Order: sequence, then C-alpha cells, then structure tokens
Amino acid sequence: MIRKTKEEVVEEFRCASIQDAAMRVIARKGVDDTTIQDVADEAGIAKGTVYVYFRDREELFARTADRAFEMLVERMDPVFDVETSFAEKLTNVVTTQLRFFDENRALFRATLALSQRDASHKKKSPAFTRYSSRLEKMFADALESGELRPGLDPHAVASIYRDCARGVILRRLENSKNKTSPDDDARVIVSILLHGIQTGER
Amino acid sequence: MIRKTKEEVVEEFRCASIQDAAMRVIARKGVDDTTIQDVADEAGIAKGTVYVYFRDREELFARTADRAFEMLVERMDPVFDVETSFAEKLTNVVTTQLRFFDENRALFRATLALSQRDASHKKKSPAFTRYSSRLEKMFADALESGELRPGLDPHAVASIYRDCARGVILRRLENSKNKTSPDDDARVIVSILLHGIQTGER
Amino acid sequence: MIRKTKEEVVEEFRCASIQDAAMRVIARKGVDDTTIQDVADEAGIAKGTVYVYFRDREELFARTADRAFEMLVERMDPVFDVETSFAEKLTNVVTTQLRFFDENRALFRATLALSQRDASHKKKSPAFTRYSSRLEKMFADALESGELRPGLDPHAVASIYRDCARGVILRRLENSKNKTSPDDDARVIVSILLHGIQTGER
Amino acid sequence: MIRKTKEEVVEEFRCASIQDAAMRVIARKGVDDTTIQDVADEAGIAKGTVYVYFRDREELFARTADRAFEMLVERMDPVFDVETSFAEKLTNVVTTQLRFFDENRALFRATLALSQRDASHKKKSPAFTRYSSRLEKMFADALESGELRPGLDPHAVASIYRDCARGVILRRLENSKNKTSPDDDARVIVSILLHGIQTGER
DNA sequence: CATGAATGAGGCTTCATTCAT
DNA sequence: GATGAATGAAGCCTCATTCAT
Repeated sequence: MIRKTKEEVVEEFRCASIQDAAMRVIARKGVDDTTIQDVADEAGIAKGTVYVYFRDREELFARTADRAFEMLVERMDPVFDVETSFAEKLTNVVTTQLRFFDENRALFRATLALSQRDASHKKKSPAFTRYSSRLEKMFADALESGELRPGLDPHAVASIYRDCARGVILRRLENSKNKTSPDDDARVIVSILLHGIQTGER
Repeated sequence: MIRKTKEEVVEEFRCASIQDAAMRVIARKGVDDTTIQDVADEAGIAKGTVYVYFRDREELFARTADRAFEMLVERMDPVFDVETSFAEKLTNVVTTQLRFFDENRALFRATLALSQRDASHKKKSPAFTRYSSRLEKMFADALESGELRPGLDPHAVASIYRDCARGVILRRLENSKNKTSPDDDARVIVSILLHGIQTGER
Repeated sequence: MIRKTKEEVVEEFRCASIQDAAMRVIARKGVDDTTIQDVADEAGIAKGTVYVYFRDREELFARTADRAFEMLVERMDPVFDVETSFAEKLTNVVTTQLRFFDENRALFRATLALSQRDASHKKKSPAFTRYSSRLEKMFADALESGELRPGLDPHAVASIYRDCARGVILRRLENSKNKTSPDDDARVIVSILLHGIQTGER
Repeated sequence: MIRKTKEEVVEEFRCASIQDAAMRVIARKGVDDTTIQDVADEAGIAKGTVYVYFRDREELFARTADRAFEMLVERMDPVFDVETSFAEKLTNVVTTQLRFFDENRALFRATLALSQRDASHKKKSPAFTRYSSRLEKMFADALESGELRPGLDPHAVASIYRDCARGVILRRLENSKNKTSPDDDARVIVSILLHGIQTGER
C-alpha cells in the first residue's frame, strides 16, 4: 500500500513537472508551435519519457490546461470563501486574479492559449468548471441577498465578468510596460460592472 | 487602361475568393490546422495558384484577417453613422454585430482565430483599427455629450465593450441551438454596460 | 523569300538575346539555380516566350552552351590562322584565351557551368568540337614540323592543354583581385608546357 | 566511458554509411539531381533519419565532400611519405591517384561534383587542404633539392598538376572502355610535366 | 522506467511547363 | 507570336509517435 502510494507520488510529480514545462514553453511559443521535444527539453527529460506519462500530444495539452486552471482556482478559492459584501468580494476576486496573472504571465498565456485552442474542451476541464461555478455562485448569492439587480441571470453575469477579466489581463500582458497597477485596473472593471448590476446603482 | 483595370479586377476577385475559401476552412478547422491545400481545395484551384496571389502562408492569413474585419466594418459603418442618442446607438451597434456574426458564423470563427493567433497583428489590420476607432469615438462623443459617466476612459470602455461582445458572440456560436435571439443577448449586454457607464444610471 | 529571311533573322535575334540572358544569369547563380523565370526576367520577356524559341529547359541550356563556345571560337579562330612558329602560336592562343575570359568572366562561368553540368554534352557542342579540333591541329602541325617532341599524341596534348587553361582561368576568376596579368599567367603555362618543370630542360 | 564511446562509434558509422550512400548517388546523378530521398533509399534508411545526423542538405553534402577527400588523402599519404627522387615520387603520386579513382569511379565523380559545386567550399575542406599542401610540399622540396627548375612557383605547379590529373581522370571515366592502363596515362602526364612538349627537351 | 534513434506522414514552397487570350 | 495565370509534381524539412535497449 505504502509502496503504491509512493509510486503514485512520483508519477504525479513527474506529470506535474512535465505540465509545468509545457506551460512555460506554451507561454513562449504558443500551443501550436510547441513541440514535444520543446517540452521534454524544458523539463530536462527525454522525448520518449513524455509518452510514459501522457498518451499523446493531445492528452498532454488537455491535462496541462487542467493544471493551469487548478493553480488559478487554488489561489482564488480562499477569496471566494471570505464572507463579506458582494461589492467587496467582487473587488477582491478581480484584484486577486489580476495580481495572480501579473505574477504568472506565462501561466496566463498558457491558460489562454490552451483554453482558446479548443473551446469545447474548456468546459471539460474540472478546474475551470469549479472556477466558473464559484464565480456564478457569488453572483447568485448576491442576487438572493438583493445586492444584484433583479432580473439578471447570474450565469450570464459570470460569463460577462470572465470576458472582461480575460480582456483586461490580456491587455496588461501585451503592454509589457505595466503602467497601471493591477488594483487600478481592477477598480475600473468593478466600477463598470458594479454600477451596472447593483440594485439602485452608483 | 481598360485592360489594366480589367486585370486588376480579376486579380482582386481571385484574391477575394481565395481569402473567402480560407475563412471557411479556418472556421471549420482553426488557423493552425488549415493547410494551403485545404484552402486551395475549398477555392477549387490548385495549390500552386495560391502562391500566385499570396507570397506565403503568413501573408495569406494576414490578408484574410484584414478582409474578415473589412466585412465587419462595412456592415457596422452605417450604424455608427446614424445620428441618435448614445444608448440607442450602442444598442444598434451590439445588435448589428450579433446579427452579423449570427449570419456569418464562419466569418466570426475566422476573425477570432486570426485575431488571436497573433495579438500584435490585430492592431496592424487597417480594418480592425477602423472598427476600433469608430467604437472609441462613439464613447468619446457620449462622454462629451454627457451621456457617459465622467471619469471613464473611452478607450478602456471600448476595450471592455469588445471583450463583452466577443464573449457573447463566441457563446452564441458554441450553443449551436440558438435558444436566445441576438436581440435579447444584445439587450443584456447593453443593459449591463449602459447602466454602469451612463450618468445617473438606470 | 525575303519575308522568310526576315523572320529567321528575328527568330535568331530572339534566340540569341535569350541565350545571352541565360549566360548572364548562369554566371551569377550557376546552372541549377537558374530558373526559366530568371532568364525571362533578364531578357525582359515573358516566361512563356522562352518556350516559343526553346522546346524546354534542357534545350535552352544546351544551345546556350553552344553559343558560349561559339563566341570563344570566334575570337580564337584568327589566332589559330596566323602562320608562325609553334611556340609563338601557343603563346598567342593561351594569351588570347586568358584575355577573352578576363573580359567576359560571366561567359566563362557560364561556359564552365554548362560544360561540366553534362560531360557527355560537351562533345556534342559543334563550337566546342571546332575549338578542340583547331587546338589539336595546332599540335599535329607542330609534330609534323618537328617542333613537338616525337612520340606525343596531339590529342592527348590538346586535352592536357585544355585542362591547364581551364584551371588557370578558373583560378583567375576566383581571385577577384587579379594580381597577375593574363600575359604573365600565359607565360607560366607556356613555359611549363613547352619545357617541363624538371631542371636541366631549359 | 565505454558507453559514450560506443554511441560515438555508432554515430560515426551511421554518418559514414549515409555519406557513402550519398557519394554513390551523386556519382550516378550529380549533386543537384540527388535528393535526400535518393540518399536515404541508397542507405536503406528513412528520409527523416538523414536529418538525425545532418542538419540539412547543405551540411550533408559538405561533409560528404570532406569524407571523399579524406579517403583520397588516406590513400595518397603513404606515397607522399616515401623518400625517393622527385621524378619517381611524382610518378608514384600520379599512378596512385589514377589507380585509386579507377577503383572508385563513383568516389571521383562525387569528389568532382562536390568540389566544383562550390569552389569556395573546396578550400575549406580539411582533407582537400591536406592533399593540396602535401602536393605543394613535394614541389617545394624538389625546388630546394634542385630537382625543380628554378624560378617556378611550387604553388602554381601544384595547381597545374591538379588540373592535369583532374582532366585525365575525368577522361578515363568518360571512356568506360578503358583501353589505356592507368600506368600509361600516368607516364604521359609525368613526361609532359617533367620534360615539356617541345622538341629538344629530352 | 527512461531513453533517443528511427520512422514516415504531411506541410510549405518552388518551378518547369501548358494553354487560353 | 507573346503573354502570364494556372497547374501539380517534386523537393526539403519537421515532428508526433514508436520501440529496442
């Protein structure tokens, strides 16, 4: 039993380091220009070893996308858990997300590249689903507590929030010279979103 | 003189039909999985003929992206030109855009795939630039006329608008079974956006 | 009749200008890297026109090689015709050849490239055959007049002479900075050929 | 250590067998008509394998030329080393070279094709350089020992020797029906080189 | 398990040649 | 005749995947 677990741990560690290598390369070169050899080199292993842990290229990238979202979720989860007003929680969520990707540009590039490569896959990623449902729940709670304007669909709002966040992060990435702080950018999003969706507005 | 014009017309027509074929294939398979042979087959010409009109793969896709945006701009321009209130114009813009891509799913997929393939290229596309500047001008005008909440940056608002529109269109595409009408979706975006950015709100 | 002749003249002129263009391009790029388009561009005509005058690539280059040799022969013929001693004639031949190719580097490059491309073709070229036979005759005459060492085969001597000349010309071409005059180089060849390299042989 | 050596040996063996295959094909078809597929087929391997050992077509041919010269040098070196009179050594050199290429017609064709393909590369080939310098040294030594006519430049003489040898070998190759023995041909070259062609010079 | 040599399908591009105008 | 757009065969090279060590 212990032996089994030990092997599993090693296996997981190997997988993770390969996925991390994949993310770094993808961030640099994009998904389609990333070869298995690139990933193997980045991970410091042989090309064939990648195939020990992943059936094929497809599975490697799918599971790498999962892992990327898992890392985001891990960071966001505590923020979602804090009990506070809707407005404050939203601000925290945005700020956390912007800061996270500011610190992990490569991760975002990889996440973006991987999620857009195959739109239908995005939904299959467990981590992305978790992230989405927490987001949606936040809006649903706000609706229930009267902090969200009645008539709005939490699901639609969550989608639009994701659209905005994605766009802002992408733009922050493109402007290598980050003139604006993540907090300032977060404030803009929150301001626009909030005053549109909050009861009584402003 | 007439001869020259005639040849130019033929050349343009050929280019256009190849670009259109490229868009259709890209919509089906994505940019990176689209081969020159695919495009040639779709256009009903020989592979070599593509190289008569385009230097290489790169130029074909770049100019195809331009063309895709041009078609969008052509449709949107009249809407931007109508003199009306900001709220109404915004509604018209969103609605037109959603309808346009509803009718040309392939075009949007191509537009999306091409614009995201190379973020730095997006800005270089003359048609995209035109679209963006018209959008921005709409918000700038609204700011001046007092219809846009003071303190907001028209450029930032335009960016966020594009993020939202992009997301909604993408989601409409993914749900092949279009349950919601483009007008309904447009209303949601406008509602959320407008009441956040308009003076006095609601 | 006159009309016919006129047309023939035009045809010959066209052929010649295409061949000349081919020589210039071949001198720059080598035979195998020279495309029909290159030749047409150099000649200032359309690609298809080349095929009006030459069946295919092969014929173009074969006839171009002929023409190159013809130009050499045209220059050499008078030198062969002069009645003088063998030693003096040989000197004149070498000197003339070196000077000719010094003035027409492109021509030599083309000649070389074309003749070496297909060793079996070289013999078929009428102009090359004429050049060779005049050379051989010069040695045969010298043998008869007792100026050439008995026992030597005029054909073999002509071959060796050609080998030496070819080598010297090639080396002159490689050293763009022509330090040595063609006459000096000619003197060296003539000296070695006439008297050999061993001490005691004058 | 042993393992490393083993791998290196295998690598060298592979490279060599690919180069040998390349020489055989080049001898048949010429450099420019030789495709990577031809070489792979001749070597009995897959096309892609060639690229495991050689970066590209260019490197394959460059290194193949090197190898061809190396084989020549390997055979000639002992002949250069023998201490004997200049006349005898020269005879041995020519004879050995003629015999070698008589036995390895393909090798000579390849050598010729490869060396003429790119005149500037010929000088860079280490093996060719070695061959040339040994040749030149032979003449320089003869000059010093008084066996070479004073006033002659050993470098120029070596060049002319190479020109003659090249021509003779080429002609032997063209006449598949070798009527003359290599020794007879060698004698002619040596005779002409040593004593010249003019009467009165022995 | 780890490795990396070997494979061969497949993509991009060039270019000789044809043919309708 | 002259043209040059169209063609498609063919070459180079890459890379996902396999497999013997």
